[in-house]
Amino acid sequence: MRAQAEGIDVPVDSSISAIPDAAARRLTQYLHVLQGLSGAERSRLSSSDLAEAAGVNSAILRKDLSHIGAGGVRGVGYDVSALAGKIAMALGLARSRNVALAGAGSLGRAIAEHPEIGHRGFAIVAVFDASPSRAGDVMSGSAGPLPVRPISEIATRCPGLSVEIGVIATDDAVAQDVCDKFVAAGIGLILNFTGTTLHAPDEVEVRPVDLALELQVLAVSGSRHAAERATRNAADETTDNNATGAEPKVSTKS
Amino acid sequence: MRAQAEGIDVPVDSSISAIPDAAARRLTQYLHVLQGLSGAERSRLSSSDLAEAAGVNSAILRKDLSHIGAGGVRGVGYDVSALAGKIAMALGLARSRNVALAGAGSLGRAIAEHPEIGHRGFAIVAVFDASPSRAGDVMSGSAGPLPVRPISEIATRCPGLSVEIGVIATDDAVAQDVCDKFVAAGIGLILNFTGTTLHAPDEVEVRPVDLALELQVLAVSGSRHAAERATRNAADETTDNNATGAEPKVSTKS
DNA sequence: AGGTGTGAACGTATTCACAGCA
DNA sequence: TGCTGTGAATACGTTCACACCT
Repeated sequence: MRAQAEGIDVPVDSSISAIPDAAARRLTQYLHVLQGLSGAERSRLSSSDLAEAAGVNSAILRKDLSHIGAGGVRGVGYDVSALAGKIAMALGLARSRNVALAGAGSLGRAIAEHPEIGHRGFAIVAVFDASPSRAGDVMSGSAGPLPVRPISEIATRCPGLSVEIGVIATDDAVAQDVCDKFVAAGIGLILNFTGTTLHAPDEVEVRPVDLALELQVLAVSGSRHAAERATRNAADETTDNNATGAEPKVSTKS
Repeated sequence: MRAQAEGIDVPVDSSISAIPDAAARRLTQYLHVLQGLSGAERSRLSSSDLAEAAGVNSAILRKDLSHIGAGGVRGVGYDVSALAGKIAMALGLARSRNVALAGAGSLGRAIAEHPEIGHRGFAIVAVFDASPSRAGDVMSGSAGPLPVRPISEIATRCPGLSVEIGVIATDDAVAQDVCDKFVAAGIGLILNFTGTTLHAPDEVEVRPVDLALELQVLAVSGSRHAAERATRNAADETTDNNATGAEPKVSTKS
């Protein structure tokens, strides 16, 4: 099963399909920033303002907004609430989506209690766990308390709950098993927080989010910076005692 | 790929920075897959095998491995343990890095208890939290029990612990404050799990990992697939529209 | 003026195809 | 023979610059 060997473009005429992936990622961020601003008095803002707030280049922001019908007014800018609505519409986030969560450990609990998830159009409607000791526990999700069920009940409960997204936050060992059960239950979108590389049919989209991997990537980026200044052993102290962040780049050595 | 703010950085003479960013991300994944395989009997494997396991194209895998001195044997493949060592070496993951964690809530606890983090060269050596009620709690990290300290102690404790990476898993409201304190303490690598866009000096690398955002991106990608079969959304495909108070659906939640 | 929208230039990442070696 | 390593070709994403609207 070749994961992404399908190079031929599939003609999907939906307006959503026009958004180039990377832009969609930023659009969700713009939306989040806009929602934070909608309470403020600013009812309009320019692309540069929004770009500043989101931490991106203003040019790419306008390009991103152009993919959706951004309705910006030339010489003025964008209306905050209207733009937020447009983005949410274009991204298909206008309606709420039901989510099933697998894994009632600390990670699963963190996801269920995550303050943003419930406010961005997602509702966790079921929690499953492989451990019998956890079955029967009640987790406090954003949409109310949720009983923890054994994962064997994924097949029976998910279809009735109109679950669209499955989140896997279990131990690595059972991740593939849970994935298979989600797929069997008709779930087409899976968010995988485990370190396991999941295998699923082509029509199922699996998105990995490995927390440890993010740490590693960060560490690698740091090594790159460290390598710039000195090719020596980078295993040393960082014990500078500059109270303020003056911290000049150490370019001496050698 | 600076986080935010363009800046006039004249970065790197690129004498060493051979690894092209995106490749580094995949290399960490290859490393993880290899570590999972090193227990198995397979002592060698080909690029296509590894590509299959990691879910990527074999061509790009070989390209990635070529960036480091991947010592593969033509006609045979790669030696599992040797390759894992090479990747870890090239990525600078050979040594352990000390991590400070801010946020002792459910998300912080999930990170501290994450099984992979302790096994991939990271040691959480300090935990901070803004809430006084949590100060004094003890969290079970991968490197032993850890007392939760108030965030005001970041400045005093981090330097003595050789902390290289700061992880922010607090509430959004205090994220920037914690970030500032980490920066002041000389930490140059920050992993941000909050939804806040953090601002930090250029020499500090801030990597955002927003869990809710990952869910949204997944939902958007899913809309693309779902557009083929038309679930029940009935999204209009007319790209036109006037922005005259068209009823913004996004509500500013509580 | 002030700021959006967008074609064109640019840089980066991925894929292809094949040379070279065990 | 088979698989690695890598230059060339291609696709993609970002930045630039400016036309165009208010």
